[in-house]
Amino acid sequence: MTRLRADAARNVEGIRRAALDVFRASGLTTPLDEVAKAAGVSKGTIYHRFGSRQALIDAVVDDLVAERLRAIIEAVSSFDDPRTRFEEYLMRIWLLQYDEPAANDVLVRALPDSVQLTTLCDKANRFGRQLLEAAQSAGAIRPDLTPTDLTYLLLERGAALRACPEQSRPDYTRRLTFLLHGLRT
Amino acid sequence: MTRLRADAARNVEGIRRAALDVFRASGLTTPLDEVAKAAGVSKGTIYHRFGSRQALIDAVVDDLVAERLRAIIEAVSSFDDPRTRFEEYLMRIWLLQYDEPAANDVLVRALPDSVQLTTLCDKANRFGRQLLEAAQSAGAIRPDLTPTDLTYLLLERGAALRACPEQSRPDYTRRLTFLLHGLRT
DNA sequence: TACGTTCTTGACCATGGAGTCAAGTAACGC
DNA sequence: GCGTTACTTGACTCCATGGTCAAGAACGTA
Repeated sequence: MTRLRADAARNVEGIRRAALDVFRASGLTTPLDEVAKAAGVSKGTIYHRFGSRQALIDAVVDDLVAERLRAIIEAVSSFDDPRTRFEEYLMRIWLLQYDEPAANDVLVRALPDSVQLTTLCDKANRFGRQLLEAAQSAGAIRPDLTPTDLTYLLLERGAALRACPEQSRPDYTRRLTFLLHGLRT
Repeated sequence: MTRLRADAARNVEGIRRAALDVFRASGLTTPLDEVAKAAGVSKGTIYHRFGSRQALIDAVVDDLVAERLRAIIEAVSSFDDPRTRFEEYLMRIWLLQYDEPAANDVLVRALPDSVQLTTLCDKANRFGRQLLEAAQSAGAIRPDLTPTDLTYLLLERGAALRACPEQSRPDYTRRLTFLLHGLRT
């Protein structure tokens, strides 16, 4: 793989930037034409530089989501109470899904073929399961909530958000507290 | 509007039947070509007989859903306890959504232009709100659950089901009990 | 049976998105 | 500056879906 020519390198950067903006605003399912337009480049160039839609997404998804996920994991870890840890984790992921349609698409696995994406998703999942187990051992969360249930809590939220994106953040949050409440012992 | 010719009448019936089967199995968003194939007729005939996709749906949605909804309303009404009434209502609607993708599409308003559909949907909604109010007056359901929340509970379930249709009925039911549990006082 | 009317057909148009490629353009090395 | 080679373009194909219509088929009545 030889070095890119100057204009090509410039374009790669421009496309990355545009993809970040566009995906951030409208989710990972946005047509590539819009990314191309935002980057001031033709669709063909995107394919030449990145190879496929998937590859472009893989190239930006880390910047788009990984940092936010890491921050959540870190912030949540600092809580003492196992129940608080678990509930804060859930709530923050849910809010991330609300705030970033793209993050939502990642969690929902709207693009099932991407390795990057799956990795990210699995990582969060594993962390959540640990929290769940701890909270259950402490007797704070109902013992019949399974790890699979946890996955569904996130997946379903994603689907729900895609279907009803117009709800206000406070309303959204309030409804989620009901949901959390139902998970307690 | 003069009487239909024999073959035309036969076709209308066949199309209705096929639409019922196909929509029942795969929801209201199934391409009309499949209905046409199932009816042994060309797509054009459907349009000639019914005018539009909407009109075809309107022509079968009643048989598809109305009866089920009526049955739920009736069955639920016979319970004494306001909380039981409310919770049974929710649970049965949720199960209807699970059992019948088409019913789900109705509730989710996948086809927003249909009068029939909207009517049906509103009717169920109004009934649910009454139950909610009664249950709240009896102190059995948390008072900060609004009628809008109730709408979202159904809407979201629909979206969630479309996204994850592979879950088993027992699992689905179990998860819903968690949700219900969170709505209590 | 014959003929006018009703009905059906399937090829056709339109839309919108993914992905491709021959031909034109511009950077880089000399 | 000039030729080579990398790069970009946008028009193209393909696919799926909703919807239309002129021409041919079927009905049913006289």
